[in-house]
Amino acid sequence: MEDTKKEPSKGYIPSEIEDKWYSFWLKNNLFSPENDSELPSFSIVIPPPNVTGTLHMGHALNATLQDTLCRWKRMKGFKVLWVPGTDHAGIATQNVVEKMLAKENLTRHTLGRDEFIKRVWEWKRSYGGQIIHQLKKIGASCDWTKERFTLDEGLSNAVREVFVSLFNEGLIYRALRLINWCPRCYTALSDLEAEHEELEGRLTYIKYPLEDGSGHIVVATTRPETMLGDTAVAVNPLDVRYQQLAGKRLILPLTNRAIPIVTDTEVDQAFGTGAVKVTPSHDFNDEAIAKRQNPNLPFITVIGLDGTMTAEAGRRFAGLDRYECRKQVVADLKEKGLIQKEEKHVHSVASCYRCKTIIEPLPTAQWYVSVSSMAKDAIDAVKEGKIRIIPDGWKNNYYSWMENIRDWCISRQIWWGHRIPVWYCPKCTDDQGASNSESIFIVLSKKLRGLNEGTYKQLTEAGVEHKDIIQNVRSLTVGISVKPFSATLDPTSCPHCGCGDIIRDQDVLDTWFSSALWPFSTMGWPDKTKDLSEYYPTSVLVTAFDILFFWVARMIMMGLKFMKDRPFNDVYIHALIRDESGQKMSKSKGNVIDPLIMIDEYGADSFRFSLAAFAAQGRDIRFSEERVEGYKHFINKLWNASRFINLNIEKYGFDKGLKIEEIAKELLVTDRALMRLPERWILNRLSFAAAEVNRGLEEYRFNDAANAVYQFVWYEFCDWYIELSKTSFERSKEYSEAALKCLLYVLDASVRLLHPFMPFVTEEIWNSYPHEGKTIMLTSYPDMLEEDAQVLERMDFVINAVTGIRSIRGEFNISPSKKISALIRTFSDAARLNLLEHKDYISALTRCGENLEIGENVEKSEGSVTSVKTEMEIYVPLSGLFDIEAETERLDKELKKVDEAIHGLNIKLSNEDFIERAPKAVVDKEKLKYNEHILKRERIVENISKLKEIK
RNA sequence: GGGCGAUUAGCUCAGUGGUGGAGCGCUGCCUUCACACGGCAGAGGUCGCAGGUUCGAGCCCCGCAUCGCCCA
Repeated sequence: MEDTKKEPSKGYIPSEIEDKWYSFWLKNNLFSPENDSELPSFSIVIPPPNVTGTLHMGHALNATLQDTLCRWKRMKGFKVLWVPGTDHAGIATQNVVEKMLAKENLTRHTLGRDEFIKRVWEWKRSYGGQIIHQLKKIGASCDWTKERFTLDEGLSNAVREVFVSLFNEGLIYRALRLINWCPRCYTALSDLEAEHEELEGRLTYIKYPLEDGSGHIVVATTRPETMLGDTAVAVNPLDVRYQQLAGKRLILPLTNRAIPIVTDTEVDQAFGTGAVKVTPSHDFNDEAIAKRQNPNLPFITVIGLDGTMTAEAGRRFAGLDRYECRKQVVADLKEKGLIQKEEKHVHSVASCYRCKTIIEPLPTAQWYVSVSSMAKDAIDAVKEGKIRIIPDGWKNNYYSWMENIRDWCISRQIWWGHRIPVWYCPKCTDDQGASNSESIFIVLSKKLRGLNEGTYKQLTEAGVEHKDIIQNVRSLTVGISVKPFSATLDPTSCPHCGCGDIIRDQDVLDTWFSSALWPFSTMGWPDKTKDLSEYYPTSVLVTAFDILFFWVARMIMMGLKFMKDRPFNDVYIHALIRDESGQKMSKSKGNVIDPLIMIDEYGADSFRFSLAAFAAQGRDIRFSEERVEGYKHFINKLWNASRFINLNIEKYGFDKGLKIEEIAKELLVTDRALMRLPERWILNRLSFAAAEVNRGLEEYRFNDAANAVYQFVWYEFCDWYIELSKTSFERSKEYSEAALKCLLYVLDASVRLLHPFMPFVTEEIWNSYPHEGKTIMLTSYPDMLEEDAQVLERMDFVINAVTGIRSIRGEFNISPSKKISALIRTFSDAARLNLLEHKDYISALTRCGENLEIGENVEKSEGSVTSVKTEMEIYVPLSGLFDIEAETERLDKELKKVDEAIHGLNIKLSNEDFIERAPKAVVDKEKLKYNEHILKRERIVENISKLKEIK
């Protein structure tokens, strides 16, 4: 705090204050909760960004909202824990490191598994987690002492515990079925990781000749190359076109295999010709058809894991890339005259969410989590209101996904991640009595005893030792009949036969598996920690809707299952940030806005405030840099208001050592009698604003909260109160002191209100005047103090008088520096008394000087412009400038306005149904308005007729 | 194909049954002793279209159109 007493600069310069205060907060350990306190707890776990990631707009919004909540709750008297961290992003990280290795002409296979993992950790240490530093730039008040990583030892223990427990319960199982395979990442993906996109492709109609030579059937396909793996053609049993053909056989062109015509009720008669080719190995629908047939249709896999054609595709095609093969197949069929036609066709294509490569459905053995029972509990938790989803509209999305959820494929054929804690014993036999050693197939990373690959049996019989096999596995394929076993601690022998030659599964778990445990694994589970008892369930999860299924739903399932309690009370789902024209920001479109550049240019505070102000509940936010600039202007306004107040304390002030807390007490208690109407008014408005801000934050309506404080500070505090207060400075020492105390009091409350939104500049301003405590972070948050409707009504007279006179000035283009005189004729005692009492304010704000006359009998002089208000009329004599025509026109316009209002009210009030059925308060209000307008109208008419007399 | 959302000022968007708001932009006046990153005053709307419920609809209901998203 050394240099805070320095004269504040004339304009607000964010770069001069931000880093300074962040270091100060860190140094004083202000982000960690005091654990032994009795305070109620408030906790959030950050949605862990990828360790490979850098901060983008979505993270910035996400972190800003969480930080706003955390800072607000701290000031509200909660002990707040905000847990930060990153996830290991299996595929993404592995891709990054493999790319680096490629530059050294290395692959992970040449390095070997252990060495490769070492290299990834090295990469993580030097480049990973940049995003953590970037979060600090935006002011995130995370408890950095609690930072976690999904591959930490503790979190890995949690993953292991959960896996083994689900495995033992039979909820984790291994199965051979079609999965989404990415040939580039060389791994299986979950359903969610396959992104579907509508693309224009081509529908090719192929003739399949009947075996008996009686003709052919035409099938339509978007993937001609898969015909090599067809094992049937299916038709709908109700389709009259094909009824007599069912059961016959076809000769599959190019392969000359005979395949049956089968029936299946799911076949869409309207698609193509109504006859569909069935390729069980390469299409999910076809797999289902094949499995519905009795006996099941055979699976012929013609495309391999690398996306090239297998030997089963036939010698002509084997080794070709799947898309090359497509061309070749079509060319060959054309040559044989078997292509009936080709047409354009829009269809859905799935691609890898990491690398965009088109996915190949392939039959492989993978690990799955059976989710149906957990999903049911997760649905109930939301239905019963144990977990609130905000905004409410997302509930339906959540339900419909949960209700249609399929088992979750969790195994990935990569190395970076939590290795699946499952082992196989080659010495045991399966249920059929066959030796496992024949069902375990190993591709070696280097030649051993002259062999590149082989079954375990083949390798051992050739003399390869078990430990050499284990050390040189490139890939492991274990038959589905081999029984796996799992354990929390690495086993050294087979629990069934006791032999030590066991082989561990090579796969790792889906990163989202560990993310699903985040709310409790970060707090030390499976140990029973103090953090868990204090902070679980967490208070709220703040996230974007794009990971509602990936992450939120899975956390709910895992939390309920293993903690026996929901992971969070509320889920607040914020919008996605798009660019100004509504496009998703992406590197390839070049429309990415870097949050760090925004911070450099406008300051973290302006940027944060903008994000909060943008965060209306909805689907997306169009980011506008202009608005950020606008909010920087707002901070500049606040900055200058504080400068003004400090300068005047210097000039007119009371004891400069007086702390804000003492000032508050004096103002609100001792000096109350010295407060005039504007002081009472601004305290009322402050109170109202504080209530609005609190309500906004309470309901996650960040934009309402930001807006309420913006409106108050600029339009009420700066535009009205500060201007009004200036007249008090010269009045008397007591009154000027009361006004100055009020200014400082409201400034202090304003910066405290603003602190959760703009932590840096508020800390800086707060430190510009004496106070107790060392940081604004530990002050209390303002809330509703007092409400006095009378004060607001009285102030309305003053405001109406001032704006009335100013309007005349404005409309007649009278320079603000030019002194004018004004007369106000009042039509009620309240108006007269209030205006007379505050004549000094009115005169100062309208620059009338001594030439302001107020009373019920003031006479309008000729050549005066008139403004007719409720309970008063304002006359401004404009000797030289007065234009009778213009004035008549002006009043006619006023008359028209009033007439329109009266007309509308008249219709309403003459409607008997309205009088009878509308609430009494509404009817009374309308009647009152009607009467006021009638009175106003009379006076306008009177003024117009006077003008006519002059003419 | 199923579901969800959007359509409000020139632009970007709030809006909770009781005569429609904000920011930016626009027009006029003003370097006024915190701030020109400012002040004061103004202009600008058939709330996508069509029907219904209601005393009363931007808001609730039905349909349509356009755009977007999610799921299959």
